[in-house]
Amino acid sequence: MLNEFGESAGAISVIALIERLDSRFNKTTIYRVLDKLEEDGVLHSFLGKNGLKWYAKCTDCSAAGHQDTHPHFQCLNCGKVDCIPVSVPIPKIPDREVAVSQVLLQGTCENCMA
Amino acid sequence: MLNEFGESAGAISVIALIERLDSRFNKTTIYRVLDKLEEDGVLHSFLGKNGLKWYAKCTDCSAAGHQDTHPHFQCLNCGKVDCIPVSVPIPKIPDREVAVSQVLLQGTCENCMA
DNA sequence: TTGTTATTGCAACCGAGTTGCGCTATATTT
DNA sequence: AAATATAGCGCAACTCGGTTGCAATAACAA
Repeated sequence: MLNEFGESAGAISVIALIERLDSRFNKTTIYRVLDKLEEDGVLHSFLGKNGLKWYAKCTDCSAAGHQDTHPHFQCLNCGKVDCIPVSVPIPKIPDREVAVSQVLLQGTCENCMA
Repeated sequence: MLNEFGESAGAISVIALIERLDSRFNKTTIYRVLDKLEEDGVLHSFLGKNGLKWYAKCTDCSAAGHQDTHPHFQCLNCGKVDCIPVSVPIPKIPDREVAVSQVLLQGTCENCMA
C-alpha cells in the first residue's frame, strides 16, 4: 500500500486511495492500515478542503511522535495536495497552550497557473 | 439567530446551533441561513476538529469579500473554539499562488489550564 | 493437531451535510 | 379584495465519508 505514495511530497486522500485499491483491499482495511501507519510514524494525516482526510509520507517522525508541522497546499483548480517544506511561525497566544497547529493553504498550483 | 453568537470572539459549531435552535428552526433552515449570513459578510466559517463546520462573527467583512484571516483556536479538553486576533505570517510559497490560508490551533484553553 | 492471536471482508450502521418538493407566509399586480 | 408571483421554511429522504460488530480466514505457537 505504501507504494501508492511514491517518493514525492504529494498527499493522497483516503477516498482516492480507496478507489485505487478497491479491487485489492476493502475500505475498512484501508482505514485500519492507514491508522496504524500513522501511529507508527510512517504517514501523517490532515484535513483538506471540505474536511476530507489526506495522508502523506513523514520525513522525520517515529512512533514516539510526529514532527510534521509544515503547511499543506491544496490547489483549488485540480485538487492536488502537497506538503510544503517551510515552517510557519505561530505566534504565542496569551492564556492558551498550543499543542498542534494545522495550516492549510489553498490557491493555484504550478501546473494550473500556466 | 444572530443573538446566539453574542458579542464575544467565540465560535459556534453548526451542530451546537442546531441543538440549541432545534425547537425553533429546522436543520435545513439553519444551514441555509448560515450560508446566507456568510455570503453577506456577517459570519465567517471554518473547519474545526474532525472537519466539523464552525461559524463566528466577522469584524471587518462585507458581501464584497472576507478579510478574516486570523487563526482559530480549539481547546482539546472542553472543545471550545475562539477566534484569535493575531496575524499569522504566511511565507511565500514558490510556484504557487495562495488565495486562502486556514490556521487551526489546538491545545488547552485558559479555563482548562487551571 | 489443537488452540490462540492477528488480518481481512462484509454488511450494517452513524452522523454531518444536501436536495427535492410541497406548504405557507409575504409581497406584487390587476 | 382577489389573483398571482416570490421568498422562506419544514419535512423526509438521500448522499457519502467514516465507523463498528462480527464472522471467516490466515498466520503463528504449543
